[in-house]
Amino acid sequence: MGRSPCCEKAHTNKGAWTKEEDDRLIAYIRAHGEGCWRSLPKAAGLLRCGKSCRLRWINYLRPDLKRGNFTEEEDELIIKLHSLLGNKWSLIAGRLPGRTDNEIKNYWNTHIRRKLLSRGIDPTTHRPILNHTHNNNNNAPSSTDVKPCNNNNSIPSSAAQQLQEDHHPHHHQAVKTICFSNNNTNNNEERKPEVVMKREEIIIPFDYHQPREMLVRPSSSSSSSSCSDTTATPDELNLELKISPPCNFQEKVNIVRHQQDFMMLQGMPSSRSSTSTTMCFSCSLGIQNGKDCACHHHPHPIHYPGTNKINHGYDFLGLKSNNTVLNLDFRSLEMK
DNA sequence: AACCCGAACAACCGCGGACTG
DNA sequence: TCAGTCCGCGGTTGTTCGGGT
Repeated sequence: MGRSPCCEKAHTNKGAWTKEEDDRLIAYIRAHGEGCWRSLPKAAGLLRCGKSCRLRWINYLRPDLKRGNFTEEEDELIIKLHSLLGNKWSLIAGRLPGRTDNEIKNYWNTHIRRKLLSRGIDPTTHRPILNHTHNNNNNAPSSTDVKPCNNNNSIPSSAAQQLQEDHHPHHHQAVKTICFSNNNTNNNEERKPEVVMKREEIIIPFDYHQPREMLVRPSSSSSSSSCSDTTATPDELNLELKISPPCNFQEKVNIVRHQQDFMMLQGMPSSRSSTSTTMCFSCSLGIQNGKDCACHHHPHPIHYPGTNKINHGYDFLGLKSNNTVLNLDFRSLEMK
């Protein structure tokens, strides 16, 4: 579908903002509030594209921004959230007050990536960088060579894979999903790594109060693809997430332990080694706002302020579910 | 002093979802 | 239902700056 340009490009400034432009933008937004970015530049007397104004305001001029270096706690929180959410910078930023998605994205690319690599962790998959090969194929690439299977919008496979390899037998059945196929039978040609998803579910247990399962399955028609299927490509992956209500208490305890093992494996702080009582995943992420907290052993109804609604379901990162399986699309989350 | 290079970050661009008539 | 529009997101690019040679 075609679209008109967002602004009259011939009459707009580009590049770095001047102090005067900043002042104009601040003054206008103070007087009129945010919004209507398309018409804002003209109304504010700025020769800028509306998108540029929005970006400048959100990433630089907003008064609630926290400038300055990231703390160690923020680093760890970003890493944990990224391992859960992938490159959903706006969602991650929503959990770091005063930080913007652009700032976090830049910080990730310049600092945290290197930090994880120095820890021996693949920043894309959050898995340890191993040198041994997968599958029975001696020519299979090392994990450091693996192209990210979650290039843009899917969550990292790390949690799924880690938990898959964990001792969770009844889940293990469903999770034999990711392998490295060799789609090139010609030994003279360079072999390229490939991640192939089978049409089976990946079940990622979260903490026991929050939704237990994240079911990841490709929705494409490549239903018969398998590890030996040489036709599927990573580009065909279309992962969708589903979350269902929690399991029974003992399972919940196991799940929390698995998460803690997972985090310990990645060098993340975990409560497991120090105490036998469990800290919920929400708290371990620093999300301790009560309704996300799962440190209580039975779910409680959530009342949403300003409404008459009481949700007896489960709330994950601000998402609400009832007793039915919840289809989760991170892009639809309302975070701010 | 001049040049090179990499790190850091601001800003741009294109795409897709939501909304509306 | 569909086309047009707006907004927000995420990837990428451009610019600046500091350190090393």
